[in-house]
Amino acid sequence: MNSKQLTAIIKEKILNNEYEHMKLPTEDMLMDEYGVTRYCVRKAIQNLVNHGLIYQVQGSGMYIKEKRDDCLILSSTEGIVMSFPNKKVESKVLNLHIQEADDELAKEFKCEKGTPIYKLTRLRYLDGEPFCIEYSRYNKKIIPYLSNEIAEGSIYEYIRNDLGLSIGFADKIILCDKINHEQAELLNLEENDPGLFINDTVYLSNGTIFNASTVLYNYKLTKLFDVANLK
Amino acid sequence: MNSKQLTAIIKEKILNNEYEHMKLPTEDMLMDEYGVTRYCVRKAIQNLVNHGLIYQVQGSGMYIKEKRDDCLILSSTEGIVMSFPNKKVESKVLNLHIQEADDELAKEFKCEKGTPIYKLTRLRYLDGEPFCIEYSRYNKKIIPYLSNEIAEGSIYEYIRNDLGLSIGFADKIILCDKINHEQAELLNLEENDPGLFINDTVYLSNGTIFNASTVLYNYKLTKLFDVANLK
DNA sequence: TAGTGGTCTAGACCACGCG
DNA sequence: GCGTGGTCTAGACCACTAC
Repeated sequence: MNSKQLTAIIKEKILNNEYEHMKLPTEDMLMDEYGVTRYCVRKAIQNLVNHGLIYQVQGSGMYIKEKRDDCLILSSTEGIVMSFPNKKVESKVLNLHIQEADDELAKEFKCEKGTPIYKLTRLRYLDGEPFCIEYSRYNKKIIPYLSNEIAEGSIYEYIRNDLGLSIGFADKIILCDKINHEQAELLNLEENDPGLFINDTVYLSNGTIFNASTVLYNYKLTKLFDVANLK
Repeated sequence: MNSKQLTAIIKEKILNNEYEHMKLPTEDMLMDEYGVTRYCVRKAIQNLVNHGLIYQVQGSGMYIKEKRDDCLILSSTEGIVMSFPNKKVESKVLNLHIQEADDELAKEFKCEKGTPIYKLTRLRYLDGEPFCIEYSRYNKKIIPYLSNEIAEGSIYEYIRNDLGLSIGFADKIILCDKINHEQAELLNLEENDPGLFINDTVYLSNGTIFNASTVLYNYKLTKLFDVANLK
């Protein structure tokens, strides 16, 4: 039993309401139950805190938070598919082509000018409703092959499972702006309506940037969730 | 030397460009330099990663990220004042009164109906420009006294330093919507322009909710920054 | 292969809440 | 005062990068 497995086990128990009084067992009890040291327990707990599932109070215990099943979780693993496990996610490819990196793309990917870059635009649906437009760029030196077929599904699963790459972290910039006519049409909104934009720069575990994207979310359907540590 | 102090020292050195090649010393070197164990070093490093200042690559080292001095940092300590150290922050109190908690407020604060709640509206300026409108609520059972004078300054410093309370964490919900006529006037924008809204629920370290707020940011002036861990 | 960060063990003491 | 989470030490081994 390692901390990753333990995280998954406790998370499952929380989601199935298997703990009473919205409270987790004490660290000592978890150590006994799973035969691991305190380091391991606390590591698992830390993951759950970062995912916004629980909070800790020194001297008192660990408490389960109320579920937020209407939000995209910003700072943890979950993509759209994981954040809304009960909803159907579909993706329609609007455009997919390869382009050599100009100055701007080279800077964005910290790569050499001329490096081939996949440019992909997708319209993504949640339970049949247009949810977001994704303008995405992939470094072809790292992601050697992309197709319409792959892009209709989960690209990240393809990268992890089929290409065997390990994804590390993403820098995210969130902002708000007016949307244009074309975007409004795609999202069933009006021109100059608000749009929620997230710019991601995504790194592999080895520190290289493989993906950059701008995602425009339908403001009527989207809430983001995050936990700030203020200690 | 504890991990908190170490965090501050390394952070200062990063901001002053005292490390070469955008790279931190190895963990072993930091252990030697500051006479602490690896736990302590890694704890400090973890804080810096969470603040979005550095990233780690196993087998390679710890790298300093490019500065983002135009963003509000979502998931760490910084308020407006800390995020923009070079800019002047001013606050104008638009309204301050006490109200007994109705069902909605009681639910929001997980307190009893009838509990006195401070309701505060502030317009906040950044270098003289109207930056956000803050609609804030404080549980008077926990924050017994608020005044216009206090609200013109930093309320959180007052709570920490003068009331001696320890702030724990905040749940944040981010969304985007059209702003109304009154809000547009205050922010020098147009009615139905986009607005970036953040709803905060803020907890003390002991787990009680002392503050809830809705902040409307000027979409032309505001970007948020966050780091997502995808491992 | 050497060096670096990632995980884990075993144990100690501290700070805070709660009764 | 007891039980709980928070910090820290000391040491081992593993996984990955870089050469």
